[in-house]
Amino acid sequence: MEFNKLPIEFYQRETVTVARELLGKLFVRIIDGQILSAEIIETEAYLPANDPACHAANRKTTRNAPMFEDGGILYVYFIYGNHYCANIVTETKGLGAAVLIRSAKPVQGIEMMQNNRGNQDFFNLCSGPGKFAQAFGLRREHNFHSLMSETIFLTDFNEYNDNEIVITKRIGIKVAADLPLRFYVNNPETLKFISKK
DNA sequence: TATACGATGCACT
DNA sequence: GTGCATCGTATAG
Repeated sequence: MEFNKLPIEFYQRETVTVARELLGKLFVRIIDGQILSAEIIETEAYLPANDPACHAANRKTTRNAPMFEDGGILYVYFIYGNHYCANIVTETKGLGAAVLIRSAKPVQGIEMMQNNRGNQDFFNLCSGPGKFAQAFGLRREHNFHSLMSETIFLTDFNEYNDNEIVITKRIGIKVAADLPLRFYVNNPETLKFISKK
C-alpha cells in the first residue's frame, strides 16, 4: 500500500480551515508493519484567540506546550483520569491552537483496534475522542509526535462538498460552549460512526 | 503542598 | 436519562 502523506503546509493554516478539511482524511498509524487507519469524520477546532475553551487560552503550560509548536504534530492529553484525547496541532509556533479528533470510521486494522478497545462493537471503535485514541493506542508518549513521521500520518481519502458537512457547537465543554466549531460529515455511510450527545 | 475538576465512556435505572 | 470512576494538571495558598 502506497501512502501519500499530507504535507506540513496542510496543518499550518487557520484552525477552522484545517478542522473542516480534515473531514474525509485518513488517519494512519503503523505498528510493527501492521496498518491501522480510519477516516476522520468529526472534528472540533480550538482557536488561538478569543476561545476560552482552548487549553492554550491562558498561557503556555506543561500540558498545552505542544499546541504552541508549529502545526503538524500531535497533542495528546489525559482526561477524567481514564481517557486520552488526540489533537492535531495547527497554525504556527507560538499561537496555541489544535483540532480535536472526535470520531472516525475504521478502515484498516479493525482487529487490532478491537483488541486495543477490548473487543468492542465495530461502530463504537472510534466514535468519540477517548475511543479513537484508545483504538489507535495513542498515549502520552505520542505527545509532540510529528505527522510527517513514518509511523503516524494522514493521507487523502474522501472528499466532501460543503452541503455534506454539518457545523454545530462543540461537545462536553462549559465555557465558549456556543461557538460553532464542531464539524462532521452528514452522510449515511459515516453518521453511525459519529460520537453521541 | 493542597485541592478542585475536566475537550469521556460506560454501567446502571 | 443519570451517576461516577480516576488522576494529571492548573491554580491557589
